[in-house]
Amino acid sequence: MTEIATGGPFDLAQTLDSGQVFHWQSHEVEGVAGFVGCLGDRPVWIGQPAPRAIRFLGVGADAVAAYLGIAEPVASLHATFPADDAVLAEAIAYCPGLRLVRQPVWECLATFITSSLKQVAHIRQISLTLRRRFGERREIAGCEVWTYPSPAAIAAAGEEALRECGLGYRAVGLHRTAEAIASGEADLGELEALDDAEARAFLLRFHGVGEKIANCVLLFGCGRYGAFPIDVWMDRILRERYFGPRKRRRLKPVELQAWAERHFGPNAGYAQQYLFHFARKTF
DNA sequence: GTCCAGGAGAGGC
DNA sequence: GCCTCTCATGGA
Repeated sequence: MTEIATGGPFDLAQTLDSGQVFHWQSHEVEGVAGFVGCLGDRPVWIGQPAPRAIRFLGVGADAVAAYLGIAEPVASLHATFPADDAVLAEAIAYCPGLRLVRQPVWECLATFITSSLKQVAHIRQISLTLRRRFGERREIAGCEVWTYPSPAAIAAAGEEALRECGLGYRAVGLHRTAEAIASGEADLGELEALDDAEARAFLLRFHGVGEKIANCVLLFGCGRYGAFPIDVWMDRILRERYFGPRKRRRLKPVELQAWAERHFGPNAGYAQQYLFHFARKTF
């Protein structure tokens, strides 16, 4: 059992349940509320015994801090947000301890391919089913957890088996993407060397990956804070809170995307997460 | 039973 | 290029 200080507002429960990541399961250890899951292939328990402290089992402090973005200079990120934005200020005040999680790229890409037109609760269910059927079993704090299946495991499973996991039409995209990566035709390791636009184009080549999912992977898997995914919730809060009734109806999706990236600036994606969580919990 | 969900791709124009 | 339709599934 190790404990580290967060150095700023941090809310573990909000962070792990804000639609970025879909496999953490609530589990108390020694009276401390927390979650079990995997960091890559390592089983982990993470708990929050106090507002500014994180306690964990199964992995090193560096890995936990990197995953949870604990060392992130949140104040300087906020300093890049538009100063006169009352909506964003309201969203941040609603969940000041929310952070962006830095996920393994493949896991993030695969999970968001399965997220298309699905509610968060069902994405969680799909993730768990895929892990239990095709991932590797681990144990931590008396709980069973499963790693996210590798590209090779998903490719070998076949499209039909994926459909049986409740994926529906999403099975095609997940299977084809897994095959492309498992075969070496595509290498996610190349992402790091690319600039944002090139990285987005790289991700868009995969079947089942459009603008929104590519932006989710850039933001949650690659730490590209300028990426701004717009789903139905973001579309709703942006149109309703930032535009009048006439403009709101006329604005095309590409125009809204461009406006958001410009308005929220270089860390637009971080602002996006506060707004998304706020919209989903209060609308 | 109806509506909706962290959308994307194909086809028609 | 833009607009529309379709694609499965389960929770609310």
